[in-house]
Amino acid sequence: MKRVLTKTDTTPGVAQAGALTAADNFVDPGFSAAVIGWQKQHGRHALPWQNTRDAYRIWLSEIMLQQTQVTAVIPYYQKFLQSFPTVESLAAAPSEAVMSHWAGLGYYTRARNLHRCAQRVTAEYGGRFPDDPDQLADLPGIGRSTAAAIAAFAYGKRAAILDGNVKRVFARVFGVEGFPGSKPVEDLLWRRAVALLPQTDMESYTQGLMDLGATLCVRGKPACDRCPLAQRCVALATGRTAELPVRKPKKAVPEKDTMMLVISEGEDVLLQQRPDSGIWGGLLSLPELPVSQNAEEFELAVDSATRPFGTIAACRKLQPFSHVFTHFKLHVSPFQVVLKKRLLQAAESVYVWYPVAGLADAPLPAPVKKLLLGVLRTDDLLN
DNA sequence: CAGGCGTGGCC
DNA sequence: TGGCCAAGCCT
Repeated sequence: MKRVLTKTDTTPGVAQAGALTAADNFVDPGFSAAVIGWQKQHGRHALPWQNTRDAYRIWLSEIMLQQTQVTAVIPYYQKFLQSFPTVESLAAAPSEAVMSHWAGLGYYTRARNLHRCAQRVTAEYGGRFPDDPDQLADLPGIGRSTAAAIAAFAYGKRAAILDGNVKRVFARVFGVEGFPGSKPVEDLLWRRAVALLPQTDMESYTQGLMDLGATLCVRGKPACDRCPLAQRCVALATGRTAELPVRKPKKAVPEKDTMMLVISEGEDVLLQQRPDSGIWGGLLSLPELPVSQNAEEFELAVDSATRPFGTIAACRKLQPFSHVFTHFKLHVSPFQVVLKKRLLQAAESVYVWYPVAGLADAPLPAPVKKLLLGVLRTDDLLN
């Protein structure tokens, strides 16, 4: 394979992110030729928005296809074109009509931007979409990648796209480590996308990149045996097609600590009604204390928390446990207190003395019920 | 610039 | 079955 050395990129952020690979400083002239040749023979040619140079239709499809799959777009696209056959008709339509045609497609900002964009194209460009990617990208709802796609498909302009499909293809072919959504890696991919552009056949090349990602270089099981880039694919050569592109890092789940008090007297345990909203809303649970910094603070806190309910006879630390919620992880340090004398409480209190024998059927959070049933046995409380 | 934005399909 | 993902853009 013949490769041409190009100007070295020395952007520090990229190097620090570890996104540079050995291939990053090379441009492969056979790359675009392989994509173009494959597209002409094996790519998609019959999608509803293909085989036209009508920038309006191409623009409409590109907006609908943002973060949305082809099969979901097709019926919307056809109905939309029937109702709004030209950019002028769309611009003149009431916004409710536009929104109702979009309903179900999701990301409704796209629909509002679509309408605004149609009005600007009508007013500022006489109803003809500009062919300059920068001018296109200045319009609402059109970013760098969509602008390039419109310019390439409608006008044959030489501009680079970088959507999810292209990111996946590039990440694999060039063995790009790092999450493609991160700034340094995305910057790297944009530079490669620009450097790889062919001098001609922009329509086939652009569509070819999309089709490769959509039909062969799919996330699950890429059809590398049919891929025109297989011979130059780093991921295939190193057996890393399953690892590339690197997945979006899951954001760390926040963790919280709390202390739960298991306060009992006789055959009853002290429970607390939780607020209707929030975690375990409306359930009964145990009284809680913030986790103490030291033993003194801890004793003071327990003492002041239990005093309203009676006199302490004995206490002990129980086995801590954790509970995972959707959006955070809760570490629970339970502490048991046995009272020898119970004081009265106001009737409207959120606290309730609950018979231990009835805990199995009590409206308690599962981990709390499990804790109580494991800790409180009636025979322990009678002595 | 990381997060928000909708929905349907996949395993 | 629910977490992940899909032709990004805007703030």
